[in-house]
Amino acid sequence: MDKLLRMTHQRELILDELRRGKTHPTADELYERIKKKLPRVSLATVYRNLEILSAAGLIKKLEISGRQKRFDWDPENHDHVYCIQCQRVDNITLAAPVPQVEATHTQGYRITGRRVEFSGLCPNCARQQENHQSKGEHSMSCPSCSAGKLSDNQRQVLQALANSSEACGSKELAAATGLEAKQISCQITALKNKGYVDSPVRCKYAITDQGKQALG
Amino acid sequence: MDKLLRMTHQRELILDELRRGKTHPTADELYERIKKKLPRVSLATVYRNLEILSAAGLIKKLEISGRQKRFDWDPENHDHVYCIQCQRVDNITLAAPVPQVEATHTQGYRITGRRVEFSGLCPNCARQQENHQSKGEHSMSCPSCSAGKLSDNQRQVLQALANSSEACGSKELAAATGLEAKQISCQITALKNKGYVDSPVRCKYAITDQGKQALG
DNA sequence: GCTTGACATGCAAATAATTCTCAAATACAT
DNA sequence: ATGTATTTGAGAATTATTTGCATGTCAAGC
Repeated sequence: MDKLLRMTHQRELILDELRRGKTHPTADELYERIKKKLPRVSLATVYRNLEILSAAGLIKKLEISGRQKRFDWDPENHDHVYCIQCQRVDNITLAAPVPQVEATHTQGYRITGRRVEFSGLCPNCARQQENHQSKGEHSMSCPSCSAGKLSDNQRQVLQALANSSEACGSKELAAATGLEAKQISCQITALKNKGYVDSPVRCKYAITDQGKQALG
Repeated sequence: MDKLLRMTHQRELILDELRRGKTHPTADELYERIKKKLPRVSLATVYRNLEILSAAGLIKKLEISGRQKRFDWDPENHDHVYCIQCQRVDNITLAAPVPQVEATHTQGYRITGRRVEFSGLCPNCARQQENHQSKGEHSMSCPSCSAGKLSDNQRQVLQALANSSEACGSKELAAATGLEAKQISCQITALKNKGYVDSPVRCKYAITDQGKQALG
């Protein structure tokens, strides 16, 4: 019934690139790599072919933990670990096979598949986290700690604080920025979370060194 | 450190609705249910609160099989089955616990979590599939078989086939529809997949009864 | 009793990942 | 070589989820 799989240039490249890498890349990581050899490929083609190849059993699609799908050059059944920080995926071997489900508890399901995943910190991320804690660093370079950029309103408030030599209350800030009073406290909260503002005295706010840097 | 969780009306409703149901609903299923009691809630609020409640350990977020997240009223650690057809999720009990990973094969990961999922057909879908095969039905009511609606071009081609008393080749179809010859084969393929067209003789196509119905 | 700060909410718009549509290009069997 | 079927590229569309912002609520402090 089924015809032989037609081997197009792009299909071949995708399969080849996946097998060569021996990692568990996402569709777009693979797309970036393929593009170097074949600049006109479309991301859709990569998705389509990964789908087709995994339907044909030549590779395996990994649907791990609600994030991006990843693809495995090895279609044999085996289990995986993934890093909760950087999402990297690796193979893992169990000491013994996973037991069958108890027949009385399958709820009438006709079971056809099984997946076991472990999660944790990969060596790199584990090391990084240790350094982090011991030095008490919270730098911009840590993706999980710096929430990133300022909104327009936040920038305005932060600028106003930078201009003032001492800590301000929210009324002064409202006057200085022209924003509504209610608005101010939201922005302050956000800025505090980012570490750009602190409150030396109750109800008074000041810009931090980090905040000054962020204003650039 | 951590403050007590503030119990707002909507938060309470969400938790309550989840616990009452004893199913494993998605955020938007829950949203639909909540809306009946509190018509002005926002979907974002439901998402936000599910996130907060699961961070607080009162419920559990399930990230199964690359699809929509589902939420579990029971935060205790237990495993799940899901239906590959209707995506329904149920609890499942293993005959014995999953073995630890072999220390030499953790690849240096510091493992903190484990997830076991089974997949298969739920009782409803299994029954449906049996009927389906034995009666040879491929009706519109089966979500996995009917890909749905016609594009404009497909409708045109299908109409042309309906007008002809016998099977046509693609040149005739091109002439009848005014579409380019190259276009025809694409449309035919799509129509065949949907079961609206078949090919009694190589390179000749005819409309099926289903196809006639689809034209309406 | 009024103000403030922390936290929540509704709404709209943004984002991320993936899938679909259609015309044009390719591959393959003949 | 030719005709048909399959595949591609480009971009639009979809789906699931998250974010920004204005506004609202509530308890604690003056």
